[in-house]
Amino acid sequence: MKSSLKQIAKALNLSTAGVSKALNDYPDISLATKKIVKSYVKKVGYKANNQAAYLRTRKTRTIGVIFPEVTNHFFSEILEGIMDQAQKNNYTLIIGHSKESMDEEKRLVNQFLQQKVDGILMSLAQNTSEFSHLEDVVSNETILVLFDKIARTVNCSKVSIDDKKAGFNATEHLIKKGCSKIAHFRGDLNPQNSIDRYLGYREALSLHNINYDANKVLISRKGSVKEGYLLAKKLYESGIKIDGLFCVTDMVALGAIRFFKEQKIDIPNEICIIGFSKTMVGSFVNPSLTSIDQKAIKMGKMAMKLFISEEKMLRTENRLENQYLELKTKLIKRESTDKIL
Amino acid sequence: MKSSLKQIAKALNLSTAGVSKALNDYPDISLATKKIVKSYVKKVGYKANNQAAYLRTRKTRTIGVIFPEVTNHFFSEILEGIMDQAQKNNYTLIIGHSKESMDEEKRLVNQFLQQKVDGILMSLAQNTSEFSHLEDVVSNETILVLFDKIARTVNCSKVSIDDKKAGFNATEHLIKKGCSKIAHFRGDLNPQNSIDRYLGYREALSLHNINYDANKVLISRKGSVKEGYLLAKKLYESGIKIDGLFCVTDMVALGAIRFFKEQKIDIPNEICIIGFSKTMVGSFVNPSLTSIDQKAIKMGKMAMKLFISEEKMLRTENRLENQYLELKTKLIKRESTDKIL
DNA sequence: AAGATTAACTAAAACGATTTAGCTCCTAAA
DNA sequence: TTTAGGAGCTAAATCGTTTTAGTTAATCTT
Repeated sequence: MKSSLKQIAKALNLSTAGVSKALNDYPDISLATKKIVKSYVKKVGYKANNQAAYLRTRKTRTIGVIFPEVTNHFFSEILEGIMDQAQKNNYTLIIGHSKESMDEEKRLVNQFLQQKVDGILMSLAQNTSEFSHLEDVVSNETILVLFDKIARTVNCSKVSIDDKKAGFNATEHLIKKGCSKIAHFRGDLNPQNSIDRYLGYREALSLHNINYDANKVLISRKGSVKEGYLLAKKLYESGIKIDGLFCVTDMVALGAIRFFKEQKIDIPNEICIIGFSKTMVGSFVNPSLTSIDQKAIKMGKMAMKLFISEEKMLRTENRLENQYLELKTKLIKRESTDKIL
Repeated sequence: MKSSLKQIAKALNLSTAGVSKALNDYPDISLATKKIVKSYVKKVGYKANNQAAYLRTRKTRTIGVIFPEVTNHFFSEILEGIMDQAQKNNYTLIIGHSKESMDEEKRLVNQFLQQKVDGILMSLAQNTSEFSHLEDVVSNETILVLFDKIARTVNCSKVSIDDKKAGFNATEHLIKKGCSKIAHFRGDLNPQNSIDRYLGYREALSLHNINYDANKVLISRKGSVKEGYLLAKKLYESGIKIDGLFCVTDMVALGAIRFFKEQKIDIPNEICIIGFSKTMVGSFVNPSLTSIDQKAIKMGKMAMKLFISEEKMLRTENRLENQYLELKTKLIKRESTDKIL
């Protein structure tokens, strides 16, 4: 039933070495023998034992992927990008979600290192504030690629979007639509994305000579629809008047839209709203939601490509490049900012 | 830099066996020794080598998961359910997507078997019409659990919803809303879900003495928004009048809604529409979409639980149970069927 | 005090592949 | 007829664990 090279070798009157070489197309095995071995192997349904092979090759052709969460269209698309590339390049993907917890993230990293993955691709949890586990990856000679939620200070490859620029563009779009009292529902304080989008927001205001008002900046910790709703409510009830709103995620924007619609506030004519991520639901909501396309599939693809290029670099030149890729974003204009000027 | 039991043993003046036993809490190692070993191991940052361990234990504590696609909220939620249970039970997940191709599905199964996963959890591709690769899993002594898109004839554990009942309930809901000319945009001909939902549709019609009209049943192969739009258009242009529509997925329903809205047809008052899956976008679209909640997270959780129970059964009694779980669905009433009676 | 028991270890084989070094033939050149 | 060279294999070590079957020394029993 279970088959090994040894058994195949015995059946074919060969050595295990011969069988192994035949299957791996070594040049010192005759074509005739290779054919015999391969057809026999197919016939008996032999399945190679990757675990055993690893012991000598030191390669699992396995990559660990860690997401903060997985029921999120943005991360699903990144996963699709990664998976496509992985399957094309004959890599196996191991996956886990940190549920936005640094401890779980650390546990996963450790687990993956014990699985002897060739590399780890990850997006950091919100509250990841300490990076010893990332250093651990590198010091275990495992290639590390951070995507989306990255840590600038860690020495590894990274892919992200230019969040500051994107935040700038989003805000500037509102300004060009004539908004001057622009609120920002930003993300949590730690994550780099959240910081950068906020900085982009401030930069746009500053460039267009609009005074920054800290009261117009509220923090959404989880980036959920519910939070968006509650923040909108809080802002509204505080009496602060706005005519534009830039939200850190589409979900937050959807929550805000829901609240403003309940209050019979006209979007976009009274308040223009822009989200972030270009989720599918944004195109179906009424009014449809202007957003920033983060090119999620491409980000996944690029993360995997970075890994592959680093792996090659390590194999051929025994060094890493630690590249940092910044992907361009795109403003997707829809009804929620389509104000009549 | 890289550490093994052997090196640790040498450093601590123990045998590798002793170190291994200490780490695995064997009773024949003193508490004092265990403490020394564990603290040393932590100090030098030793990472166990799961691959090597497998060679003796024959357990990878790794499970392969195969989805038809992954950028789909339904599957993301199943994944979340699976992942949660996996992480809680200290299993590692390997993941792949078949992209609705049987060949890719077969390739993945084979790859996972070579990785020596303890089990495979999978949802079949649309065009999977032949199951030799599934038999292969079983004959390699690997536990197989099918979820969502299952094959009735394969001898393994399964979780799905009762699609026929769900299709029945969806259709009956329309009937109770006064609809009598009910169309059905069904899924492709092969998948069991698609067949069962269709059968449920017919059963509801029959029970309520409504004549079945084959012209009102159109096939959506991919279940996409675009297809929904085109099918609605086709039906509309064919001149067939309807007052109710049951769609195989929310996406198809969204496409249909989009078309009917363009035609200024009042939903729900002229046509009631019901989808399937309770995707998030359904709650944001206007009118919000009545749907069937498939309990995706629970399905994932149950798939993993089935695996765990089968694994235990195999370990303790050396046999499998091959259970078949059918989860209850729930009708989520929203605006698209909220007709004034 | 001698034998039995127990606590706490170790030795060594085994898992299934890969790979280096070496061994046979056989052929062709000298 | 040697012999050098190459083609096509094999032997055996090795990777890092686990686990069975001891082994040793200390303790207990009578």
